[in-house]
Amino acid sequence: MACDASVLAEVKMCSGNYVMAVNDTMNVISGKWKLPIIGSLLYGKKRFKELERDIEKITPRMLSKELKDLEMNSIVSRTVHNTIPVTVEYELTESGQRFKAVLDVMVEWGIEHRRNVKSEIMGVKL
Amino acid sequence: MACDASVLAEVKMCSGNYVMAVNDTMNVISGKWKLPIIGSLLYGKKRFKELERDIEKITPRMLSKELKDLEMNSIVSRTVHNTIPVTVEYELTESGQRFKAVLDVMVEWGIEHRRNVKSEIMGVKL
DNA sequence: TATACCGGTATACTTTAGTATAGTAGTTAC
DNA sequence: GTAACTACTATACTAAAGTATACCGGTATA
Repeated sequence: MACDASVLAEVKMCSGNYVMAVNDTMNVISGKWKLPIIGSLLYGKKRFKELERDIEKITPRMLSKELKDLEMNSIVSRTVHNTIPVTVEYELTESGQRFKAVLDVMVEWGIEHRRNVKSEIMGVKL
Repeated sequence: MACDASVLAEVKMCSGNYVMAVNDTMNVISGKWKLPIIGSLLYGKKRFKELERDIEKITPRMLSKELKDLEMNSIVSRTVHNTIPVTVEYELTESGQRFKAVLDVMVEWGIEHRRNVKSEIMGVKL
């Protein structure tokens, strides 16, 4: 029987890999600013200052730090163009773009969940 | 045009809801222990001490705190049975169980990502 | 020469998250 | 009566995450 993470009964057998994969994913979204950065880059490549302007209230220190994390984890690529002055472009890698699938499911669940909780509070059976 | 979170072009229109839904989901998994707890409860209802034993190194303080958070967010339900002594059972709500879909996509992405990064490091084109 | 843009870094601080350790009230078994 | 189980809570602490503020070297513009 192959290790298929989508089958609950098999999780026990493959729990090491399952947990490892979830942790990998969690690392990508850990911290206050990673999702805003990824979200911003979903619209296309951006320069440092563009990101700084796009993402409200982020400080250059945090932007720099989070971009480094994302680059290390191969979510974002950094390209230096030797224009004068130098320009630096940040872009989602293929993995980074595929991450949108995770976001989509999170959104789906979030919307459903909110619907459920609301109807529960209002005592309504949908 | 309806607000469909899965279509990137529409995100701008509906970005408020999109962001809100992602935040809802993030709240569920924020913190070191929420996923271990949810993971443990995927196998069925558990009592406090069972969870404490299942989840390595968690302290009762954190377990209690995280369970309260999860209960407040309608991910987990708490039932007191008036046996002697009282037993308390924690169980995933419907929303909590549906959350497995999010975990599955996270696992899928995590595995794919790891494959990509590894082949990149080894200079292999799959 | 002064001002502003670029892509950041340095230092010091606050705030939040998590840990360690002990203790609670009630019940049961020896 | 004493030890052990249940489901927790309280207090005090440490560690991690994030913020505020200022600054860097380089270039271009007025």
